[in-house]
Amino acid sequence: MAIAGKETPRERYRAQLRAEIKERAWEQIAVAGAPGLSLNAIAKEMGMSGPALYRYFAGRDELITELIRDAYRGLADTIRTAAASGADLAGLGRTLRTWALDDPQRYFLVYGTPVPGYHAPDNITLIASEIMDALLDAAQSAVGPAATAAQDTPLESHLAENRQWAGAHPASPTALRLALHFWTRLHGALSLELAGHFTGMGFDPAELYENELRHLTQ
Amino acid sequence: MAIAGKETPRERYRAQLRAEIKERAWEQIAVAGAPGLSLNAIAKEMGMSGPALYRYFAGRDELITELIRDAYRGLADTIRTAAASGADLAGLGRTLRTWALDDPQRYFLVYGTPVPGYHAPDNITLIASEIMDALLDAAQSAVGPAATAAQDTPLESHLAENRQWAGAHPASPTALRLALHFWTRLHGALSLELAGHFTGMGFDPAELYENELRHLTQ
DNA sequence: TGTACATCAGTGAACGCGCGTTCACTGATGTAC
DNA sequence: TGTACATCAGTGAACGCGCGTTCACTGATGTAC
Repeated sequence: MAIAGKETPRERYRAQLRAEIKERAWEQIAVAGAPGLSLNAIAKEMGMSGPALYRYFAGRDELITELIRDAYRGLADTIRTAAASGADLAGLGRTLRTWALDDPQRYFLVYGTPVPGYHAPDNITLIASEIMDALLDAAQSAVGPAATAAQDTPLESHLAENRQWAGAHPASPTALRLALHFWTRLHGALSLELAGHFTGMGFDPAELYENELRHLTQ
Repeated sequence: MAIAGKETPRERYRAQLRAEIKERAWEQIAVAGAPGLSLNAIAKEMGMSGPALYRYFAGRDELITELIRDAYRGLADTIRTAAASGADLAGLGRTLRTWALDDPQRYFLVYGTPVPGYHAPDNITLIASEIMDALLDAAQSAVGPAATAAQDTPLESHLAENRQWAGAHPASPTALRLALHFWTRLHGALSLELAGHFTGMGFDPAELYENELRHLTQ
């Protein structure tokens, strides 16, 4: 039996192979998108037979679910690391864009077109709220503690009364609105850019993005 | 031979069947997304054999391309009709949301995750610029002819110098920025809503959307 | 240290499936004289 | 109006493919005495 905290060689080997399978999976997704992911093709690329992969994943669905979870996890870590080293809201925005451009299909696996049937497992919801927490922190810092009371816009009063998604975070209504705008506006600019809808239009997507970052905090 | 402008019964029948095939295709896409679209399954649902469909479409790719084109065409017509009956920029925004909610998968076929290999044919670009034209008209109306000269923000001066995408449209830099924001911000809010990322968060997506509409023209 | 056993990685054959697509053919519908 | 021909819709069989997944099995690696 393995001593707690120490990996046996077999466990290390297992972990390595699981990691390699995922890497190949990402390569496939980059080429043909998530629908083009195939266990048999991964096995062939690794010089193994198809059924061998069933030692490492229960099936295609489990693999794809884990890829999504890893992508989410990676984004959350990236955001939190940036926040921990002092990035403000605009800084987090740039971090997000860098992460997205680094692997567009990974971004789309998280925020892209959903497969009608598929429902994400619970732990993904947890990671999502982790990200949201970091955004709320940064949003609150941007707003400052001063304007906590004033709720001028209709959206802010609506959010003040419907703040389940913020959990226990003590963000002011303005901060709630800012975090939401961060998410939706940056996703809008980013996903259209990544999907290629701006190509041939002649302007620089980075300029648009920076403009959104600037106007978040106004 | 058919007399120009008059359809023979056979031509009418052909057109009808093509339309029915597309309808069934949309039903399938609604159930399993675009990757789940299958010619054989459509044929079976229509009580025909698979190869029969090849009388009407050269293959799966042609069908899917035509669906995308139809979706784009429909959106452009919807937007233009709304504009023609006097809708302002916010009105066009609401029209867009209604159209998207009416069939989320149709929206995603146009603006969703791209398949890495696929490239849209030229006529789609034409439709896209038709939509952009309507947006620029509405944006210019919202801005008014007054502030045509002033370019205060960095984004506006960038757009003033990179306006290929506006074609010959005489929109002011501010109008260019407005049209772009319309597109990216509304797409951001809308696509996250349609993808289900707001479910369980507790706030009303319509409130967020209306807020964006309000702040477009500020 | 050496032997006996358990664990586990990976193979190869097989199943059943649905896919897109081609091809030769039948039968109905329309056209021309 | 009636006959001869051309057009075209749809069928059924077939091809080749790749998919996910199962199963019984081999051979190597680790474990216990």
